[in-house]
Amino acid sequence: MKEKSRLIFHLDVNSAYLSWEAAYRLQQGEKIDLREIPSIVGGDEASRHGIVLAKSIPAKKFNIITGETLYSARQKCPELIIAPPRYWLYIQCSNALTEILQEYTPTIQRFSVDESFLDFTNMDHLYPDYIILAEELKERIKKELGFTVNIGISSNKLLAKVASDFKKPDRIHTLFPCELKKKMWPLPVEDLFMVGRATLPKLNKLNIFTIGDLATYNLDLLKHSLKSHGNLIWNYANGIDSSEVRPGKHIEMKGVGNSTTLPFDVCDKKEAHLIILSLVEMVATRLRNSENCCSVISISVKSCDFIGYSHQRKLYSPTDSTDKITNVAWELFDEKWKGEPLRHMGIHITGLCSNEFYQCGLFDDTNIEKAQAIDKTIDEIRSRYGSNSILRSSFLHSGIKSMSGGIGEEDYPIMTSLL
DNA sequence: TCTGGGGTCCTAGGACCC
DNA sequence: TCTGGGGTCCTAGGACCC
Repeated sequence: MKEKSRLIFHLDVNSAYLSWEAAYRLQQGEKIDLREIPSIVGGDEASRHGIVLAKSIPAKKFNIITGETLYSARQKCPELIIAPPRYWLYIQCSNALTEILQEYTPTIQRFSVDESFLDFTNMDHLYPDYIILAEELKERIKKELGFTVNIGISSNKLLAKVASDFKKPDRIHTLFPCELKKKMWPLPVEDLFMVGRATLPKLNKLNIFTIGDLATYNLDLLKHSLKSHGNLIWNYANGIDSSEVRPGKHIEMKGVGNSTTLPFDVCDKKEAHLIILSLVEMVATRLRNSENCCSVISISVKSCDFIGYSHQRKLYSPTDSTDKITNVAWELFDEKWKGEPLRHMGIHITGLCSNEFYQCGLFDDTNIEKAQAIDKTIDEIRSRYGSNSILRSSFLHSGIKSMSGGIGEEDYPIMTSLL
């Protein structure tokens, strides 16, 4: 049986955070469009979050790259305009975009806050010309929401994604298998999805410099040096990808984590425990919102000299209790920490499973039930009145936020998982 | 005034079991 | 009385993405 050819769009917001910031400022009456001058969205240096989160196209001309320090970005371009991030705005923009997309097809996969895959397979009766469809989408977004997007079109997700990364902004590109050799093979191999900074030097050592070099390389030799990752990127270089566009509700969550870079080095165990508690408050709330329990708890730290390590433990029975997770996290921390000053701390929970067995009271333990009732009540108060509406007394006068990670700075109802 | 935070997947080594 | 081997689970770390 012949495989039916699919029609996939990949839609990518151009310089998302910066575009959204620019559109918002124009709407607020500001005269300057950040997109037209060297500008970036960047974190707060005083609290040690000073990196570039997004850049304008003029800023890119100064070789400013996402992730570099603001200090270094300013050196490259002294007149650079730096805008602080407004995460609530970006989530609103992302949601507004998704609402428009949903009018066109139900098969949408939000790949990140600013990227989506859309499946238009077998919809030619509605949209006989996919270029006209893409034009309509692009123009509607520009007119109604005030920002531009790139749309990549192909018969699978990988090629659609590569296509959307071609010339920017405000463009539509196709990359069908028949166009591979002409449009994709001449590109540098690091432009391929899943070829990152560790893989690039390994490929270069094998004399692979373009995507075409990779596509035509001997697969067995490649697998020998790069294991299964070699297989993956070789397929990608040849345009092979059969993954489905999966709408959000069909994707199960694998883990939940929050971490934070602290405004000052932490050297005191009590303080460290309080930060762990504030992270667990966020992680555990998100866990309960997802109606899951976890069976693995992991802490991670990074010292002020940027050396980090992690420590994890599997539990005998899954839990969603803030108290229980906190106690295990404290134990894990105490087992590993040698007293070095810490700049970063994080909590991750994995081994998720449905909480339904706990909810129906299979385990008739009054302590567990009581703890669950408390967690549930606190969750409800916070979702109604904001995350700071109720907090543990240990945080009073501590100078440490009662919940950290996630959306963070502003005080507004907790956002459940983005996707 | 240095260097974020949210994820997923894979691998390697050791423990343990048969 | 001289070093099996297959399998699973657990942990730590690293790769990649946005």
